[in-house]
Amino acid sequence: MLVRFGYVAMSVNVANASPSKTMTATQFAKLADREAALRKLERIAEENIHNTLRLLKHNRAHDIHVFRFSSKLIPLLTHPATEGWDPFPHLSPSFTELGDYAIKHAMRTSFHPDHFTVLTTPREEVLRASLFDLSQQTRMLEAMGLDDRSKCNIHIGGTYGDKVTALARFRSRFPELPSAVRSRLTLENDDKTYTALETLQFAEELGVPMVLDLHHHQVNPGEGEPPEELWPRVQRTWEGTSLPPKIHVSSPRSERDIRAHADYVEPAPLLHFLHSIAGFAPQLDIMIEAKQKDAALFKLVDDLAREKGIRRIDGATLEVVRRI
DNA sequence: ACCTGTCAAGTCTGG
DNA sequence: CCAGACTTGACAGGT
Repeated sequence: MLVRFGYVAMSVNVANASPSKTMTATQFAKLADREAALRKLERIAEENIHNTLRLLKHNRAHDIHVFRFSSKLIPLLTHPATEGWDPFPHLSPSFTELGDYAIKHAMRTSFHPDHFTVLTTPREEVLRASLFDLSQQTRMLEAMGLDDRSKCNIHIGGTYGDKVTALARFRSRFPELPSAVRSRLTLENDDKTYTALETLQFAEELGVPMVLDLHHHQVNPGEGEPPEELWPRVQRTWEGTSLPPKIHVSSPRSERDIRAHADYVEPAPLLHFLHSIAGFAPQLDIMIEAKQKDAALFKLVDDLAREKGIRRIDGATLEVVRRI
């Protein structure tokens, strides 16, 4: 089984390369000249996109083929204060350059909208904002020229005291989504509300791929089945996408603070999981969610490469040798 | 140069 | 009905 590793949005190794620079809404409102303020937002966005390209070049130099874009590439993009603003014409060349690079080097990229994107919400205005958020993230991927193998990964959302009704709302909204949004959606189990099994069942029902988060499953295990037991079904949700299945890994920051992400990733639980599923999956992509970002990636790959049954292919790719 | 409180957004809990 | 926690990188305003 070939395993590729990726990380989220920013690097601790590349200096001054934030892809999430912003302007607060308060500052935006203070500027008397709205047009000038919007031009300033566009300049910040351009810088964020440029820094993201620098990160992709860093990734290429280190064999990293999996990457999640910052969801804050364009500051205040979906804020009410900027209503009517369309930054895309201005940003089009930058987005194209970024997307071209990702395509040329066969990088798997994605977005992960913030937890304010909730398709289970009973509130009309929250739903509207969520749909707008998804459409804008989709639009960014389109501006980069990336096809629907670049996904927008979200959680199912809240329960509002009634999971069945909440899921019913999501279910009824799903067919109404623009197909460009729908075809990029993936669902991830969360750390409090929807367990891996519940997310899997719902993903199967909707026919969308599921991203299995091992850390979330550890802190929100539901019936408590080991992740490898769910794996054959999770993997099946990726059939027909021409993408390897993707999982998220991270480790608890501490015993007291079990949900928060630690600086680095403990190799042992992941190693166990990888050996358990190596017979099922020819390929797997792993998104590392750790405070130390790409430094955590390099450390984890190094740690795993020392283990029995693991062979290093390059700086960010391992082969898990199937044990017979 | 460095420090600290604050920041657009939602949901849940508890008062 | 409202306040606070959750979580997070970066701003804003200060020294």
